[in-house]
This record gives sequence, structure tokens and C-alpha cells, in this order.
Amino acid sequence: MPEENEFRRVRLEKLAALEAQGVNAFPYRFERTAEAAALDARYAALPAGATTEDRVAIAGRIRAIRNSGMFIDLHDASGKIQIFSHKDFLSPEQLALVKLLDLGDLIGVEGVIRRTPRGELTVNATRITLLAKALLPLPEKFHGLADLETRYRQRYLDLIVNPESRETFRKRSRIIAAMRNLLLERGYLEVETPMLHGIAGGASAKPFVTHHNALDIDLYLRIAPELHLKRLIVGGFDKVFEINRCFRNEGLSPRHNPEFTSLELYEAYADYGDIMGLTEALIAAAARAASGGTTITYGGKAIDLTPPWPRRSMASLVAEKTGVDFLAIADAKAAVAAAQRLGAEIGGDASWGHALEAAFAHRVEAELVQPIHVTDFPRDISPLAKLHRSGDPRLVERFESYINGWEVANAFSELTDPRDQQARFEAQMRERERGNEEAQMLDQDYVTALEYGLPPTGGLGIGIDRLVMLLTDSPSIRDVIAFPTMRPKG
RNA sequence: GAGCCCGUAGCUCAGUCGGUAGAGCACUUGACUUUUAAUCAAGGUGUCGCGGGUUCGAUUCCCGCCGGGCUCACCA
Repeated sequence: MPEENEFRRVRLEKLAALEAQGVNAFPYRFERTAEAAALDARYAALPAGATTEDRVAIAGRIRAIRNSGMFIDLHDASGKIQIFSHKDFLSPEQLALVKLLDLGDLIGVEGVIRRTPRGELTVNATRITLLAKALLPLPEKFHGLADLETRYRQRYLDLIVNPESRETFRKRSRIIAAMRNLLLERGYLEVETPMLHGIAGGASAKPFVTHHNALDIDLYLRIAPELHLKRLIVGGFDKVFEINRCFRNEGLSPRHNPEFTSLELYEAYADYGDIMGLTEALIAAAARAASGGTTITYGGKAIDLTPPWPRRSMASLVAEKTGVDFLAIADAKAAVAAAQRLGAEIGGDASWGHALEAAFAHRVEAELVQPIHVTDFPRDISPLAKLHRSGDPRLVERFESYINGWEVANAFSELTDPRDQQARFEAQMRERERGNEEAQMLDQDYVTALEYGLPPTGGLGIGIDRLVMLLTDSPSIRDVIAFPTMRPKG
């Protein structure tokens, strides 16, 4: 039930009065001929005090009423324009309608363009049409809506009153469009792969489980599209990408939402070195789409995204920062001990790779503010990446790109040898049996696909939400997801 | 999951060292009429998140719960 309060009661009474006058408060359509921003541009040279004979029809939401309705600020998606409603131009019936208008109502206005002596572009209304009566009051115009909980739960209110929130979502759209366009221009095929997976593969994460009634089987919401996209490479598409949602059944934080958007792409005959250049091009294009350039400010920090970015191996970064060279440590026990001495919290039976990763995460990651590709990851945390061509069996050809201390991209020279893939999956299954819920599941059909032949392939995943956070200077992932996951209210 | 902080009118916020609450905007009524957060006058804003406890008395103190924020852990 709608809440009962004085504001709503008064507006319902006005609605009844309007309907008694024969007004349809919720009509079907309105023919617009202009929007506010376009009028601003078109009449930029119109001097103060000048009146035209140009007739326009505009529509939007009432955000301010002055002088007992004589002046109305009307906001549409593009901007604001002032409406002048005066008895010289409006019938008595129309003036009666104006008296019953409230802040928040949606109206259409036909009239003549002029600029007031004080310089405000204005429509002299000759006809005002109610397009929707608002029954609830808007948040205050001057301070906007500050309460984070309300902004996330009732995003429509946030968008109505906070222009910076509107701008964030416009930038998000431009960022995604820029990356999509770059890929399409380079000959990539945009595809869609399943959201419902029998096996939740392609990443190390806890999945959501759901149930299909007719088939009477449990299905997982996908944690990554990776394995299906590479099946499409096997099928003969050389360059594919997907921009879509992934779901991970993990905690919420300012940088984690249970559903998030990723870009994943795969390119046949490319390796991870090729993908580093592509990653830089994509993120530079996204930055230009958001702000016009490749230098940004996040939380007061200046970040220069201009390509090319440095490329450094994980082990060398750890060695530089801590003096501990994990490559010189042969055995897992010693590596774990070294990581623990560096302050990383890690179980005693962890592998060499987990130890190096823990040391990196604990001591290096947060300091990678300027963009950098961290290369040459441990094999045992990278079950889908090809062994490093250097021959070191502990390493794979994988990199993650860091900006502001965050992983924004993850990429490999994809593992294409079905025998090795089978062995890696089996190693992951043993990890699962040892209690690592996030170890990857064995996808036997994926191995079968590899047995038909996957060409050398470079792959990439980019977390779109975090990228949008960076490019819009947003402190929380909830600021860049229109409807973030929230706990149901009491 | 743990720690810290927060929850007062539609919105933004004060406040009560324990005596059931205020401001601005918004709203209502009237005045005014080429305004710009219009102005002027008058007026009611409310389970002080919810439930218990202590107390003569709780919005205030204590406990629990609900919701939110941040940090940590997990991760992208």
C-alpha cells in the first residue's frame, strides 16, 4: 500500500479536482518538437528581452514554480527551460490547471520562444497539458537527495534530483559503446552465451544455484562466459566478444556487487602480448568516451591511462618491493613460509603459486595506482592459461592490468592443449575436495572442444563496473550500477 | 562472517548531560505579480528505525533486532 501522508492526500485532491474539470491526468502521448538543450543551443544568440514567433512543444517534469505559477522550471532529459504562464496567453481553464500543478508533475507545453529581460530562455505558454500527476513530493531541490540508501533503493529519485548521478549513467553508456565500437571496427563478432550453466566454469568463484523445473535439474548462474566463448573460437569465429552480466555468490562491498558486467573477448592466433596492447586501446577509448582524454582523477589521485603501460612480472614486483625472490624458492613449504613472513595470511598447505599470489596481494597490489600489466602468473592459480614459453613450469602466460590498486583486466595466452587442460581441471577438482569452494569445476565438454582443436588464442576479461567507477570518480560500485543488490528492507 | 559508525518531518540537517522535539526547503491559506533557491504574512508537519530493559518518566542510557555506510576477510 502507498504510504499515507498529507502530501499525497493533497495531491490526490488536486487530481480529483482536475478530473472533475475533464482533465485526463494520465494521457497517452504528446507530440514534442524540441528539447531544452537543443533550444538553448539554437537560441544562444537571442538577446535578452527579445521575443520570437517560433512555436515549440516541449515536455518534462516541473522542478520549480515561482510567482504563483507564472514561472515554471521544466526539466527534460536534456536540460532545463523556463515556462511563462500568463493570463495574456492562456485561457481561464488553462490558468485553473496551472493552479493545480505541483512540483514533480509532468507536463507538455506549447508556446513561443523568447528570452526574458534577465536573460532566461523561456517558452510563453499558449497551452499546457498535464502528462502525469505526481502524487508524492520530490526530495528537496537545493540539497538534492543525499541518503545513500534511498539513492540506491529508489534510483529514480536519485536520477530526478542529482544531475551527477544522471551523468554517471550517461558516461557508463558511452564507455560501453566506445569499447563495443572499437571491437566491432576491428572485426570482432558480438555474441551471447548462456547465463544458465550446468557447470559453473571459467573463473574461481562461488556460483548462485537455481533450478529448472521442467528438466528437474539444478543450474548455476554463470560466473564467467569464458568457456563458451572459446568454444566459439573452436567453431571458427576468429574474434568474439560478449559484454554481459556475471553472477558470483560472494560478499558485497564498495567494489563487489553479486551481479556485475564484464567484457570478455577472444582472438585466434593472438597471444597475451597482443592482448596487452588491445587492453590499453580499449581502456584509453573508454576514458576518452567518458571524459575526453586519457588522464583522469580518482579520489583526488591523478592517473594517466595513456598507452603504453609498463609490463612487469608478478615475481619481479614482489622481489622489488620485499626483497624476496619467489622464483628462487623451489618448494611450496618454503614459499608459504616466505609469504607468511611478509604478513600474508595463508594456509600452511598452500601451493607455491598461492604463496606468491598472497605475497603480491598483500604487499604490492594496493600500490599499483598508475596503470600496469602484471605478467607471468603462477600456474596453479591459472588453470585456463597456457604454460609460459620460457619453460618455467611454475608460470603461465597470464597478466592482470591494475589501475588504482584494482584489477581491471585479466588475460591469458589461452591453454589450448586438451591433455594439459584435463590435468589442470583434475588438479582443480583435487583442490575442491580439499575444501577450496572456489576451485574450478571440471567441464568435460570443454576439454572435448579442445580436442577438436583450439587455435592459439589470446583472451581478455575487463570488469566494466570498476572501470566505470574509475572513469566517473565514483567511490562505490553501487554508484555505477543503476539498481545495485540491496538487502530487502525490514 | 567480524569490528567501528549511522538511522529525528517528504528532503537536508540541528537538538534533548533523561522531563514525549526544532530550522531551512517542501506543503496549506492569503498577499504579490516578469521571477531566478522569487518575496511577504500566517499555519500543521513526526510511532525521533523496531522491540525489550532500567527509570516516576526514554527520542536520549543499556540490551537485542532491522536497515545503511566504512574497514577487514573473499573476490572482479
